[in-house]
Amino acid sequence: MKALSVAEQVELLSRGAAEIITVEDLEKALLRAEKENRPLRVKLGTDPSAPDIHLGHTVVYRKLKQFQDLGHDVYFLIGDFTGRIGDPTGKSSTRKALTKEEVEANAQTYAEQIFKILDPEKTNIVFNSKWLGAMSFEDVIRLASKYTVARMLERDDFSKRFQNNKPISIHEFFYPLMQGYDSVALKADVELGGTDQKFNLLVGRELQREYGQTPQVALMMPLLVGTDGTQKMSKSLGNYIGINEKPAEMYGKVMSIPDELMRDYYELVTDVPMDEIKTIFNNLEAGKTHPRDVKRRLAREIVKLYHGSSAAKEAEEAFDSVFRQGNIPDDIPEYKIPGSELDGENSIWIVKLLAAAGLVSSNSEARRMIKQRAVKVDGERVSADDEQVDVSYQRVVQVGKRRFARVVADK
RNA sequence: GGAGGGAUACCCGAGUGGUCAAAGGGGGCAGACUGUAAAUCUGCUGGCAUUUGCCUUCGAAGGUUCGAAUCCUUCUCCCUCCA
Repeated sequence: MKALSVAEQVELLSRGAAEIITVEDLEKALLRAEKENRPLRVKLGTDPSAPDIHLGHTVVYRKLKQFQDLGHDVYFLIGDFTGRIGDPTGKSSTRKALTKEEVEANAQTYAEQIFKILDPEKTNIVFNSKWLGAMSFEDVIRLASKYTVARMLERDDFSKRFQNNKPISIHEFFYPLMQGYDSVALKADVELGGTDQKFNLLVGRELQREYGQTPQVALMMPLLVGTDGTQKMSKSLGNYIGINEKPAEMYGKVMSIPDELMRDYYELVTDVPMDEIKTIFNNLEAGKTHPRDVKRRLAREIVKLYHGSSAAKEAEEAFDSVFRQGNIPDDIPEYKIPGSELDGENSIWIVKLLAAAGLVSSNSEARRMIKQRAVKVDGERVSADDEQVDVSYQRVVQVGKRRFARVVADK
């Protein structure tokens, strides 16, 4: 992996990047590293709350990995101190302080997940409480003196709120300062972040200059749009694809993204080389390939990264079987109906059955689903909500395309 | 410290005495179509009830009324302006 020229490194590192401040600085840093035979110190800061990593996070982790592969030092910073103070986004809810044990536990969980992408040997996990917690009030004032209110108000979020007379807590000004100081403490040469981190990354540059260091390169990656096709991927919006998800689930979710997102996904969360990606999409635009096949490949590539290629292949076969051919999946939950639920000797009312098997959340929903012609028993559509189902033998019940259960009387 | 505005279903948001289980949008789910859990179109979206019935819901608790999301009282929380 050695022996890549600076120009080649820059090209590689630029893949998918939304903005690099500045490319010249990056070149200089790489040259310096090469000349002094000293790897770059690359920093990524993260929130200490319980991690559940999804593809959105991986965009920037994968960029870190590229730096590692090029031989640079990676610092994965867990903002345990920052996280203890409060909420930086101006939302009203104050974050509860995490205990030391919780931080430890979260760090552990982080490690397990990020090492699916990063090389554990080459990753330094650091906590900012180490230096921020050691600062005296005097140190804090000194730090604060290095930045002005006017410059703080350059941040979009702050200036908007200021203009609209919305509250800005004093402590919120400290978030960028703390994060920036992290760069000083780590002597970072490069800091990665999402585009939403731009302001903070720039403050880092400023502070490093103030503390007599060479300002870090700020490398910003785009925020990955979630499966809904409009908002950034996040767990709370439910539009995410988790890296711990089962292959079939992961494959299906990728297949559900709008076509327009495919290119970003290829570029940001797969290892498919850039020139190949270009070919794929040239062919797509020229009508030479089918969009579905482009998406299938994408789904395979992503599943492969986290579960291996045989799992990816299986996931694809299962997907085709269920959604293209309308077959029943192999592994579907089984529900044994207790005798007390049965209406007759061996039969149960369809509405009750759907609810009992957990395929719907209420009897009313069961009725609705039947009315909408969404319910099938052994592949046969249920047309009325007063049917009795014979469950003396095993039946396959289906609601919609994705909800299945095997049911049988428990005797 | 003073003045005012607001809290409606998963979210946003209309509704100011009955026709309100509550407009509209978003989201979600389903159906059709298809190229896939894309796109598009259509429908559904509190619960119970094996068919037009009942129950619960409009920040909380009381009250007025034949009848309240709508009026009154108290309480809780949020926001804005002035100082």
